[in-house]
Amino acid sequence: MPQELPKTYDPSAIEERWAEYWVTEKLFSVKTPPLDSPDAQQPVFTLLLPPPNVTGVLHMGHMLNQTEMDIVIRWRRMLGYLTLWLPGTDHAGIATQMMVERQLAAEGGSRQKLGREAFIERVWNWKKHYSGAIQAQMKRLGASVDWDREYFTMDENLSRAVVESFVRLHEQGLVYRGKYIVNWCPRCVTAISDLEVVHEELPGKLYQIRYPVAGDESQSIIIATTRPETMLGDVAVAVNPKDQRYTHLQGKKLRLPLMNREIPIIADDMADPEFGTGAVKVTPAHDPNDFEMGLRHNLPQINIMDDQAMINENGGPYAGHDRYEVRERVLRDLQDQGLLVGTKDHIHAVGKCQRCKNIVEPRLSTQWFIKIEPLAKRAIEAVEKGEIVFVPENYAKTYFEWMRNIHDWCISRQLWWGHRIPAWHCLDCREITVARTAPDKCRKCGGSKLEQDPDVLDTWFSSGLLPFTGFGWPEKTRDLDVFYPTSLLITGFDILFFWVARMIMLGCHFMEGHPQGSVPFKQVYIHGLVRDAERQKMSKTKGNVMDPIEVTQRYGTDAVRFTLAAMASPGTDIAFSESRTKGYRDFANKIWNAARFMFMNADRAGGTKALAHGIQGKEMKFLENRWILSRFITTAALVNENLADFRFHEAANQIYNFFWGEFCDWYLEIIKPRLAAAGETDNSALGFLGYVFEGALRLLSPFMPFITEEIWNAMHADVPHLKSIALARYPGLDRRWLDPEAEEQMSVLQDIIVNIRQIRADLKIEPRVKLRAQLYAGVQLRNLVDESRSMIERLATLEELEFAHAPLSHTAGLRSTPRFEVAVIYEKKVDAEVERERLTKELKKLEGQVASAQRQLGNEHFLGKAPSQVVEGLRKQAADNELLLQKTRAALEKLG
RNA sequence: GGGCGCUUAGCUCAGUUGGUUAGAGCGCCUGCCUUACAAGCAGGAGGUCCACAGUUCGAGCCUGUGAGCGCCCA
Repeated sequence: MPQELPKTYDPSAIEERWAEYWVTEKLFSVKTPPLDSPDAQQPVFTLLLPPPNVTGVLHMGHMLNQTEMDIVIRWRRMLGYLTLWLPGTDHAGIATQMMVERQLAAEGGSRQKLGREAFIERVWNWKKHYSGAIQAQMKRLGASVDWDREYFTMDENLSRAVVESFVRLHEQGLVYRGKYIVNWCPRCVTAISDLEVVHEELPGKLYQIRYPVAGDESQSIIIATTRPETMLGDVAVAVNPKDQRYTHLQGKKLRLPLMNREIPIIADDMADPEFGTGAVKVTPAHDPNDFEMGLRHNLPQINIMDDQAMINENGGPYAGHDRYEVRERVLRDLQDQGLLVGTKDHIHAVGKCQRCKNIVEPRLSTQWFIKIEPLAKRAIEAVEKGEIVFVPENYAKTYFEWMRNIHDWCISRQLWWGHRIPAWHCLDCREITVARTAPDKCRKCGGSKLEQDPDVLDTWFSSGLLPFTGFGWPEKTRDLDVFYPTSLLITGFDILFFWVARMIMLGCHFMEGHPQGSVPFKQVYIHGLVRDAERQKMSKTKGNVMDPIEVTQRYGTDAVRFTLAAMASPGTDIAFSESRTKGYRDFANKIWNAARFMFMNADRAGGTKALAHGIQGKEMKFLENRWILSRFITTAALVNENLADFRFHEAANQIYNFFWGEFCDWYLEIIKPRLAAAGETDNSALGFLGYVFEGALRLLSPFMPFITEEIWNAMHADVPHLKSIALARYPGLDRRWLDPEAEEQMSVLQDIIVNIRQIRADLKIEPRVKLRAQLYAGVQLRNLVDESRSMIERLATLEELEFAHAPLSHTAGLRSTPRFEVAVIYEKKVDAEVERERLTKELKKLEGQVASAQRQLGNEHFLGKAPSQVVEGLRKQAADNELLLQKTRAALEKLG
């Protein structure tokens, strides 16, 4: 069957077709091998997709993440591993709820008006829409995941596992409930964890307020605060016990302005004599440090705000107003009473809600926590002992730093969308029963009026369990035996603590005793951020976000994937530039046209079957064949090494240089005459070409799965073949084909050709004009040139290449190298000035090099200490350069 | 305040353990519509590797100091 590929590569025409084919053929679905099956012996490679949030569609960061994972998993699959890439999406409690609330607000509604059940229904609809969109995008990107195993974090089985793990942690005393200061977002009306607060340095004010001594208003203490409104909840003023300024006041009471309440002066080390006046107000219900101090001194906790940061009845006259409005009023009132002593500009860190950017309020409230220390201890050990390896390894430091300074994790959220906490409150005796299923009576008083805790769990709690719940935990499944621990996690550093650290803690805890180890993954590869071409972070507000699907439609998925891979150097962010993508689209086009060229020749010489004939012995007598095979195998070996180290950019560049710079630029050009001469009776050249081309396609396939699939299938149209190139074997180091001698010989021939081309360009000789050239070289090289004469003549556009028997002495059009001299015979007058300039420049360079080499070679220490290999290399180079130097000088003299 | 990282060609970036003449893509210049490819071919220009000091026979790479930029944590 003739293969007629369109002249220009059009990715849209092929990509959608293959994307669909891979899914419908279930090429990447994995059946868990039963215990005694032969497949159970296969090495296993498992990846867990960091589940995208169902808050929206995928962005470039997701595409980078998935491209890297897909390259790795396709590579492993082709290496013969039993590979499983588990896909899924995350319900992203707070974020998704916020999106739907916004939607409701736009319609003039609210979740309160809708009620809990109807609201959740509404979020499910949102989820269906976006998880579908994400799925469609992933398919379009060619992610070779197992769609049959796709999960959603709120699926029934996963939800059951979440309940199970919560109950177990509770039983083990690792989950507790209590009243503490938490970070509270008044917009989301929920507690959030330390990690969900982003600190921002903002210019603010430091207010100095006078608190008079009760009963003796001639004396007072001045305190400083950035949040004056919280004074409504003050219960004390603290000074450092060693602070002499206040010794005489210790034990006395102050009159709290505005509230006219008496509060004690307490001595506590927390008060820093260096900061402000050395006296600090104490507000236990609204500040974590004050909370601790309050406990130490047995102080009351006065909560002055409601859940939306409005001042409550404890704020006296200020009740019913917003915190910032009250701040202004408090300041005004203090001013009126002459108690506002000073106002200073002050830069301070303000905590904002990661999701909605509202200013977070530290607030006293009752929440569920995980006692984190025992989990963290084991998680630290797992990395210390090398059970888990970070790449780049530096991230281990960051990980340790965080893990060693960890605080208990607040896991309850006052949200509606998420896994509801499996705890039931008795309305009679207030006892709380934590259970796997709803109890029918209170375990303490036996009462039957029970209500489930209204709160849901932090989203990261459920996603932290995925490495094992994704395989059926808490059941003892065959999947867990085979696929746990996962082999590798590829993710961004932004969720190192949120997700990676928590998976490690929870995995080590719940999977303790697992035969293959308890850790959830053995390696973590952390990639950078995708920024725009100007290195700016992509953000909606800046308007520089790039839609992966849109770029993909313009340049093709393969080109975008290759761009990401080629720029993905470990530890560096990617400045995504479209010009690069355009360049890799051109690369795809190059491959496309090389394929067209191959098919064109095949059609003429008996069809594509010839391409599958493999290597026939007589082909190995051609230097270019031995050379290209050796280059191919060397490239393949390097690509494998680089992929093992996550050096995607190196791997991609290796392939690019081989395919374009060696295979297309040289190999195809060299074999053109033999291909033209090929016919049905002798198509061994085609067979060889097909062999190399097919191997190169396999090498490239993980990076550019679409175009390689298209061409590979076209090549095999007339022979039995696998369902996909993705199931073929990945090329590796095959030492049989390594041929250093052929590489060396080809490199001299290339050098001769390039030198002649340079002369032609220097002399501005018409490209089409065939010249005569002379070569002066040793006998070995002459023999080599004799065998490859026609190739040189064709690629350098020569009429004839003849040997000279003495060194060449042309005034122009001469090039010298350590191995040969070459010159063209050219009648036209040459521009002596230009030639002199070139030679002078050359001379200067050589003089510098010779001088530096002589300096080194004259140094006894160098000769004594440097490895002989280096010394010898330098000697040879020095000798070569000296010879060239003489020649260049001579040539210059001749020019006059 | 604590920790981490970056600075290499006009731009965006590679450069794994110190070793002979520091690379790529894009951009730029010159010439070519050479029957696979103008999304192409051939040739070319362009770098005191942030600064200074040190270690070493030898430093883009190691050490120290400084400058500029960025990130994370509190």
